Amino acid sequence: MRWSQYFLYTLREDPADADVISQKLMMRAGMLRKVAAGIYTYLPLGLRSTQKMERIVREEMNRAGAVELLMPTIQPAELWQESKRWQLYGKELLRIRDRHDRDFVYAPTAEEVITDTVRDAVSSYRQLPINLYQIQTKFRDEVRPRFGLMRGREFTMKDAYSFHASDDSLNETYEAMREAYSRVFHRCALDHVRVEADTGAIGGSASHEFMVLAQSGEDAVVSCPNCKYGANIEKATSSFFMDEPEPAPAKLQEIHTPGTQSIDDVGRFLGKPTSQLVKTLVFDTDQGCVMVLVRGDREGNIIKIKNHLGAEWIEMMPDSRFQEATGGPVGYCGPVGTKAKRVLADVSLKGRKNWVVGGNKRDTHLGGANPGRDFPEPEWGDFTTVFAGDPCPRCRTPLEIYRGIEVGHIFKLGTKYSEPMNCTYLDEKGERQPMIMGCYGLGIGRTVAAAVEQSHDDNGIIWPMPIAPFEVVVTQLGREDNVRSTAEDVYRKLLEAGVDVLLDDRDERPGVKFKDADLVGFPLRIAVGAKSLAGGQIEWSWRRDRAKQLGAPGEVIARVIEAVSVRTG
RNA sequence: CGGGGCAUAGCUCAGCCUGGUUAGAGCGCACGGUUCGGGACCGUGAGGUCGGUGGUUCAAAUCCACUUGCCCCGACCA
Repeated sequence: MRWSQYFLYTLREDPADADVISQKLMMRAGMLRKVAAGIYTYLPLGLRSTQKMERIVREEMNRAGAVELLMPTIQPAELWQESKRWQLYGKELLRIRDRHDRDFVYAPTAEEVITDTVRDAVSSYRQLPINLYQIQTKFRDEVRPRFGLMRGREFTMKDAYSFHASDDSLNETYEAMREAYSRVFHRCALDHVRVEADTGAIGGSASHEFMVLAQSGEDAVVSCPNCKYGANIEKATSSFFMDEPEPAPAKLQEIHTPGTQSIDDVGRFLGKPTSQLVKTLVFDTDQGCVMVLVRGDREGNIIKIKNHLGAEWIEMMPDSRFQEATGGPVGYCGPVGTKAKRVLADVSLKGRKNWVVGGNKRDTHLGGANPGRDFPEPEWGDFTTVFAGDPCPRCRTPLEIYRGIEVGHIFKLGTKYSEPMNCTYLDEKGERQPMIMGCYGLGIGRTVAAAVEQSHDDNGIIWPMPIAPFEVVVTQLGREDNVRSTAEDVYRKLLEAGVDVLLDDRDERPGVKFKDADLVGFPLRIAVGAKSLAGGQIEWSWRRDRAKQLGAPGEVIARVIEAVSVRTG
């Protein structure tokens, strides 16, 4: 491709509404254009990178035995009503209506349609297992889209769905997908980790996330530097527990604590570290008011609490309803005499005696409160978020916390969709069974953006070879006949060798061309100019270190072809 | 959904507080000239419903109300 005939225009300045590096650089490099909040045009250069990403994903999915198909983005409401997600999904689900007033959704994922497809076609265990995938545009009406391709509303995702007659079969496919994902990210040269994850709205029994480590990541990942333990912060546990000796049970007594609404206030007032106090969190859920007791210096984990309760929805109790729901004022609430429907307590409090808790009365706390004596024994469980330094649940090594971008997520769904949607088969005994399912998502655009987050410098993007829009740019410096004909010749020979090469034949000054080449981030650059050509040489360099090497055209061409083939794999 | 901010040339932004000639700059674009290995310089020029609607006023980019879009913080989130 010749730059002069291509559609590639760079921006000198950062766009005003870009907020992360990958978005700024991709917009400046002429890869991406914002059309509306969270909705982008992939310009030709951006399209090339995402298509390369897609090709890698296809190769690895096919290698792992998955079969590609393509499902519609617009899906009838009936299917979503069957799975109950029409009601459960909330506002992220974009609902649209056609001219006949029939309800549809712009699909954020495709469990319903694939299940519908498979239940029609498959009726015997002999036809299983099946693993189907697509690479398709999805839409999620995010409350607050941001970070460019990393959290768009419209996005491209590879989603795969597998169907099985046994857990063993599901596990086998799950492993194959896990392996395929690792290969994909490895091929893109992405520094990533695989961690245990919460299953969230998709549901199911087990799930893992693939995270690309990056400062700008939206998720926190807990990882053990010693054993291989890794988990999303929402899910991570530690073997943290109280091991200080506790005195004998004391008498329950009121303490006057005026103006101490926060746990820090109480600690300061009583002259005790917050770790010796008990923090009370109150949630409003579909099961009524729930109180959660945690150690004063720990943070509650709403996902763990929601999962323990089996709740459909949960949120912090609004101040307006607080008094009515708990029987006490905000800031002084506690388990003794509370009106909350259920009381949970974090394991970090297990075995502790003489709690300091809110008194459910203005300016009043209680000391010497003991579970089982002064208030009913709470439901015990792990309800707090892991902190850096907590001991690993497997090997007790202090845990570390990193930020990461979730680029893939795989789930063991079980029969969550096959049962309500009646996707069944006949087993060897002729008995009807629901199929056991798995699903496997991989964000295409997000992975490309993650690569940029992980690989750039002050001058622009540094593309990993496999997803670079072009592998090589040939920069023609000047219009002298020999410069032009040499650049042309180099360009043609690279093309013939199957190299993805862009010839910068624009009528621009050298500085402009170099700056653009750095910004766009072509992994390799060949510069053809009158200076070096006078000595019969041209120059080539890697974008990563920009160290210039000179050689005769034939030699440089050979070395570049070799470099491309090695790096592409 | 709560709180805050922004909307002026293709892009990045001044001007608004304190209303008053033909609304500005840099970059980009066009033309001419000098340049030509790391975003050159000089000159000339094109380019604007000042997001929209309504109001106040002799007069509105500027003040007021409403509205739309976008951004940030929070809540939320396969």
